Amino acid sequence: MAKKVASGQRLARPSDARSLRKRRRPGDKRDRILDAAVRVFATNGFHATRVSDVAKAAGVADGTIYLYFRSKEDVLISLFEDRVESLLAYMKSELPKLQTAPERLRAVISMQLGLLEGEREMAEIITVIIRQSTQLLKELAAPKFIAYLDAIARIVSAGQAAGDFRTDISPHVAARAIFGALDGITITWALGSAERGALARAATQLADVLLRGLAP
Amino acid sequence: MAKKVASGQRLARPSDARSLRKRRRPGDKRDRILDAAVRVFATNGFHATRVSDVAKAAGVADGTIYLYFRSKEDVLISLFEDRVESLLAYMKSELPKLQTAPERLRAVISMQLGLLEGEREMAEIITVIIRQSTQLLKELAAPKFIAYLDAIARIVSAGQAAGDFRTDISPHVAARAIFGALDGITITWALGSAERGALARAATQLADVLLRGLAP
Amino acid sequence: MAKKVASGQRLARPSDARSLRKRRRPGDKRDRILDAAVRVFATNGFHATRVSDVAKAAGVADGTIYLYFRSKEDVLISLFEDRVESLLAYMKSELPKLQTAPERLRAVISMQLGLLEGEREMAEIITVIIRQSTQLLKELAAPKFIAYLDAIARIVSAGQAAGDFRTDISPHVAARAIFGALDGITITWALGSAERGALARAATQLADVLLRGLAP
Amino acid sequence: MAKKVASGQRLARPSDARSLRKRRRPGDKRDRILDAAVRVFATNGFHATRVSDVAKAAGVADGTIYLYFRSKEDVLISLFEDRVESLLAYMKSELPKLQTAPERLRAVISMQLGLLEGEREMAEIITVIIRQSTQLLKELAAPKFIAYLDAIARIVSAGQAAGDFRTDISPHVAARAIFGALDGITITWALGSAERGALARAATQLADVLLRGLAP
DNA sequence: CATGAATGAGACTTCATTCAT
DNA sequence: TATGAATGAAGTCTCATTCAT
Repeated sequence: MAKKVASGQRLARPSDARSLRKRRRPGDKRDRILDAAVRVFATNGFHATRVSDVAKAAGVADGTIYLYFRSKEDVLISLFEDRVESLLAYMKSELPKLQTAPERLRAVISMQLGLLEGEREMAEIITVIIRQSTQLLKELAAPKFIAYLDAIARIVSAGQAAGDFRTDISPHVAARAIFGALDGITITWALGSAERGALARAATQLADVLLRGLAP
Repeated sequence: MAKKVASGQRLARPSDARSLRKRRRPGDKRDRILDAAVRVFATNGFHATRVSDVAKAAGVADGTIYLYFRSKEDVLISLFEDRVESLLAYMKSELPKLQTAPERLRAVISMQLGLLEGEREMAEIITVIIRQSTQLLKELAAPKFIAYLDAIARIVSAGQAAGDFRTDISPHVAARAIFGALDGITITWALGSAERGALARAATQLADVLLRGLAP
Repeated sequence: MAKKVASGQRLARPSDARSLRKRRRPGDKRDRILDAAVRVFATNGFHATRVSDVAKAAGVADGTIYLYFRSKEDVLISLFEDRVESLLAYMKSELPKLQTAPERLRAVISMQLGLLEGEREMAEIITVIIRQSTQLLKELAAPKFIAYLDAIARIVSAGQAAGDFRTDISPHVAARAIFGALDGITITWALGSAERGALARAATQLADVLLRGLAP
Repeated sequence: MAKKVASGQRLARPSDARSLRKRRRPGDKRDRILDAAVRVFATNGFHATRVSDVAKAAGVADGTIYLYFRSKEDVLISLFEDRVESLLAYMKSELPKLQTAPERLRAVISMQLGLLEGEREMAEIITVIIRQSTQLLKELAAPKFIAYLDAIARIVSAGQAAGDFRTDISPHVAARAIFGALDGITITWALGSAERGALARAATQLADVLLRGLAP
């Protein structure tokens, strides 16, 4: 038996050094698996997806997945961490270039919807994950999510200090409402009813409503 | 998963015919099961919940559940239909009593958050369900959800016609944003970070922002 | 997922109260499984035996095994505990009826070989188990085994005190040698080369050698 | 289990042809692998040991093992054959130097226990292997084992012919009892309860008992 | 109607073995 | 020869569903 679970640290990637060389795709096999996972998880949902579905979509054998991830759930977690991480990184590098809080808020709105428009599947996954209830997921996903909300809350807070936003609104409530509004727009879109480009228009309208609503 | 009987129509509800009889609750077994299901689904998530968990929580035998529902998924669907149905019914009967669109919108906001505050568990389920992705669920849940959004959109639309709301915003976008904002506030609360009563304050603030944002 | 392992205590047996009633065998289903397990484990070895083999041999479905045992290993452990327990019980009730240590030693020899002759398969399992190396098994099996050896050692010790056995031999060494000698005879027999009745003759010869060897 | 190639003959040993070359040990890779295998098999048991564990312990790549052995089981078999072979060879060369059967029997006893004391791990493996039950192993291991027992039986038989041993005991039964007694002492020791040097004392005592028991 | 023991399909995961480098 | 990433067969175990009582 000896289920020697090498628990603790993330799995090492076999041969980090020989990167892109062979067939099919430029990316590493780990990335191929993650890319495939986004697709199938989004299409069928996490629970309805079998590991073998991910493997097939990635063009690898079932067992290969376990060379890069500890479990099916670990694939989902990695997905979440990778993507939200990059969203946060993007915010950290781009937002400071803008001067005022309203400008930044508009940017966040476009960004979140833009991310989703580009990766509708990832969008579904991100918003679903934080509602999935295994304790493990909650523990891992929640902090990232909170970090994202806090980043928005800080923009609101800064705007209030600069006199750009009314001060009778809690920055945290505002942040959640903003995130939720974006998410609400996304989800209906993800459910299938919206045509291409609709998100961009929605983003503008939403920004208009929120900024006017937040004006002092 | 085992033995998915591809049967067809909804089951008749044995409870319809001989209402309240036993002890415990006014409703009959079917209701006991649904009540139990809300609790355990919300606590553990749909997939992590076993039929036997629901049975135990409802105080019935595993097999009994199959006298009232065709499958575990059917329990979830019934739950969703019953509750959203009653929410829609409530909207249909109460909103007309209010005169203006802004008033009605405030009412919807309080109602949605109020529903959630009263039934946090049901709240989690409703928002999670529409993101659970078996095709069956999507097909069944989406229409109800859309109906709810449409009800909100009609309020916005009426408000625009009455000159209470700006007209450069799509009622549908507005509806989705409103729903999402509410949901966004709810979910953080559901994730555990907010104290009791916070939802009420958040509702007021949110209504302020949205109404001012939507003002002509 | 929710692998709710009800760890800790032994599993309850479904409906202890309705014992023997229906088809196939008098014994309980748990016993049917244990009986089948002895056979297939002995024939194929523990690791080479699939749970489904045990199930098939017991005439139950695979899943049924998990209603009575926590795992495949738990079946083996239960087997071991049940049988050695009964051997120890037998010793405790029968040996006191004999007067002298030599008589008792002869009885033990006949008993151990008799048990094996009657249950060749169980014999293989008992002797194999204490050499299998999962920590769990060692921890569970060793104490029972030691208890058995100690029972033999006490006979030797008593014999020395009564002047029936030489005193320059450690009772514990003697016990182990006696057990081993019996086991050695058994194993060759189990390997297939001995005809029926050979064990009885071997028992007599062995007793002769050992008793003379141990004489003062 | 995967991919059991039903191939036929033993592999040639690459090491035969170009003996010691690299660092670490006098023997070549094949021997390094066998040495490593003794250690890990004894520590974790055969089934709980992964080929990669053996590889890691031997300091070679997983695939390398298959250059020297046809399968994991073949490693075990080779181990067994090598070691028992050398034990038999030792008996064949050393025993004839002794004059009487009793002397030889004492030598065998010391030898078997001595072998074990020197290589406790190998001891565990030898005694466990003959009880592991894949048919293949039984077929391969049993003959060697029988050969060893026969060698002991011949000593007894010769002793009977020379008038050193009583003749009412079957030499084969005696051989098995002797082997088993030794094994019984070893196993308790292997289970961890005895201190160093205990085996030597046990050997003397055992020899005393057996020789007196076998005396005419 | 109710029960709950039994069923068995199917999921996740492991790991012996292969083979391109 | 040596490597070790990749493979995929197969096993253990879970749990939705059934059905005899």
